[in-house]
Amino acid sequence: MAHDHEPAKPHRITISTVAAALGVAVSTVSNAYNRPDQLSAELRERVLAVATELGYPGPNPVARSLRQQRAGAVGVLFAERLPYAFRDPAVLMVLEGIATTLEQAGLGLLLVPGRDDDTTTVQQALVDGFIVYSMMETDPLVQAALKRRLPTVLLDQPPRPDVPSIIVDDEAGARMATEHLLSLGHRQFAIITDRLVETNLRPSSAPINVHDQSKPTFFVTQLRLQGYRQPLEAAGIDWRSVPIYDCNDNNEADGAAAIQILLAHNPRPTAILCLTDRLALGAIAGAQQAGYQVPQQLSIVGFDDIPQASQSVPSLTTIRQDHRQKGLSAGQALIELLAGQSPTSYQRLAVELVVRDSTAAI
Amino acid sequence: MAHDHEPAKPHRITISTVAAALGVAVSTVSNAYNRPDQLSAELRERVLAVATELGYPGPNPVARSLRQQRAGAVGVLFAERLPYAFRDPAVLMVLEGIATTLEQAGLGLLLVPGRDDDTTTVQQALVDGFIVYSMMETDPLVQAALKRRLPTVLLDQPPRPDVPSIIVDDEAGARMATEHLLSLGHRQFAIITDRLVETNLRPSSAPINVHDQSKPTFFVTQLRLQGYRQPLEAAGIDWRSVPIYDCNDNNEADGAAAIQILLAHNPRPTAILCLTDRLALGAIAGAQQAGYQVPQQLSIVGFDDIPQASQSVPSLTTIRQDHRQKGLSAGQALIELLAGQSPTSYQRLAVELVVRDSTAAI
DNA sequence: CTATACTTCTGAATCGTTACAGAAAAAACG
DNA sequence: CGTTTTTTCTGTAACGATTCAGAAGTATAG
Repeated sequence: MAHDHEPAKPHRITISTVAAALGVAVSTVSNAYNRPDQLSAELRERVLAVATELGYPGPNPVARSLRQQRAGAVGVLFAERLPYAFRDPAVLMVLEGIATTLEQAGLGLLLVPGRDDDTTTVQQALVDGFIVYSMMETDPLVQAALKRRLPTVLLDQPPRPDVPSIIVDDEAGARMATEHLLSLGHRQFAIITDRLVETNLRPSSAPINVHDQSKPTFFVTQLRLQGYRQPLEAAGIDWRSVPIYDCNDNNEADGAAAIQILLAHNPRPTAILCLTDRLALGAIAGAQQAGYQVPQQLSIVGFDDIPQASQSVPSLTTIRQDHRQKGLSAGQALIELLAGQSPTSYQRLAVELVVRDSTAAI
Repeated sequence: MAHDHEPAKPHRITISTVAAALGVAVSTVSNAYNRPDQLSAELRERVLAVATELGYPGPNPVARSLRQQRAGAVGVLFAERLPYAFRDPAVLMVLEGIATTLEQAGLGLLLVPGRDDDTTTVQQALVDGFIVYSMMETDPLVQAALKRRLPTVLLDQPPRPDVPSIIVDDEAGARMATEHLLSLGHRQFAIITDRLVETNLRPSSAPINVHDQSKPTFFVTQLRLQGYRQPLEAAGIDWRSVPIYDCNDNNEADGAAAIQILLAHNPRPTAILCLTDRLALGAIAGAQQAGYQVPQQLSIVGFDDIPQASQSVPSLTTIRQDHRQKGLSAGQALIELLAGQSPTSYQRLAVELVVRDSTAAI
């Protein structure tokens, strides 16, 4: 045997290769791996020995999954190109929460790539369920995921019947931010958002009026804008007069660029509501660069309370939400769903105003 | 019993349910989904219509995977508990690089959870290949992954024959850091590392001498320590006299704690070599807190050049490596492997000394 | 009108397991 | 020593698709 010429059998080694080599039934080999109590220890060892000798890589997980009707992984759908997920601090905290619960349940976390024209990746993802996180409701990937009819949890998405949703009280948060600024005496507001209008539809880089568009946008964006609007109008400020600058992307550089334009606006705003902390941190930097004092001349409020918010100079007044908890709740809900239980179909997480040094009385 | 009406059979809807409903062959239904050119447009539409009417979720991906012998996803194995991966800036850049290449190839990224005693998650992961990143070589998860005999790429791991490896020239980087400090005239060195000794084996929290252990540790840890040692010995400094503080974890708090102990050491070190930027940033903060001036009284060098390194005060002198490129290369190599090509079996990425403000002449 | 070439559709084999009912062998029992 | 129980092992039917050779039917050509 040792001197045999390698016939280089390109044939695949499966459970039945091993069974044949030993002259036992395939079910015996299967049992050797999965039910040690179903065969004698002696035979089991022989099976395992022959298996390694033949280079058998162990039971094929795909075949096992087919038979057992479970994939052992959960798919996460996310609005952005995959790599972006690893760059945004808020997103990362959410993913961390999701990962924590999944790990405890022994489930893998599959990040599904999304070229939005092509839904095959979603259709073919080997998962037991989905967490759909902050996608445009109209995104074909969302439709594709729902069509799979797998246990699914929506996170930062417009709720749908029959699908558990976890959302944050973004609207209340935005109200709190606005009321805070109003209470400081501000009357001239401006807003920095991102991707209010899809990039390819965007008319120009100038601030746009929110009324000019009712295109699809992100759910949380809608909620936050609505939360800004209400107290402003209650304070007698014309919503249509509030300039809104729509960035291409959620990052500091875009926030810095936005503030330049808004500071040139007449009347010059004294209070800036930013839809995210990253935009707000960029706005602070941009304003300072342009020679403005924050908060003496300009108050800026963010949203999310990412770790960097407390590090900046001045530190950022913002709305705190528990990102990690958001992920934990989503993961938990999905795990319950997978276990055949029915989790609360709608969870709303609270937010909190964190007053720091980027806001001051006018 | 009398009025026991049959509730609609909760029977699963498969391709053959649809075929039966239409009175066509299953292969026809399959073709309707996968080979539109193989049947008339009219029939195809009828198939699809009936399918949605029956609530058919589309071809089962697991069955398809079994037949087609591909999972459409790549597994990433990482040393830490899953959630940690989302917290470490350096790791995130690597993951971003990996995700970028995988997305382009339309592959999913499966984060495999690792309870180290239990390898079933690795054995059962539905993937076409693995990227093994910065794991202890002795970790059973690594063994389990290799046993799968899938295309695999090693990243920051000791190279193995027949498995493409991508590593960073950590040793050279550590040498550069050390030589930089030596050239500034430093003679009293100390080192801050983490997890040199497994947590449960750790004797105490006091600095330990590296000679006292030859336990398994991380590959890059070994390389970096070796890189520190060589120039020190060349400069006539007794390696055994260099205190090494071994933290429980790679984070700022542990770095800050470590520096307190080291500053109490006699003779007091003037130059601190940190195995990571996070430890170094913690060390700077800790030293300042204890009333020491960095770099006037104490020079500190990090490793990795994470984004935060340039933001700290003083900014951190460190060794830069291209984390994103590391991920890109690993992803690329794996994709080539999956395509049946054979990528270069060994890639070593260069590093670079970045001198900032945390180091000065003694 | 026959021969040839397309279209359109079908049937059976295959992917690699696990689950389950039951056969064979061994052990325990009265 | 026959009978029952327990331990081991086996054979086969799912699991849900895709693939591919070829059957029927239809159009094109000669």
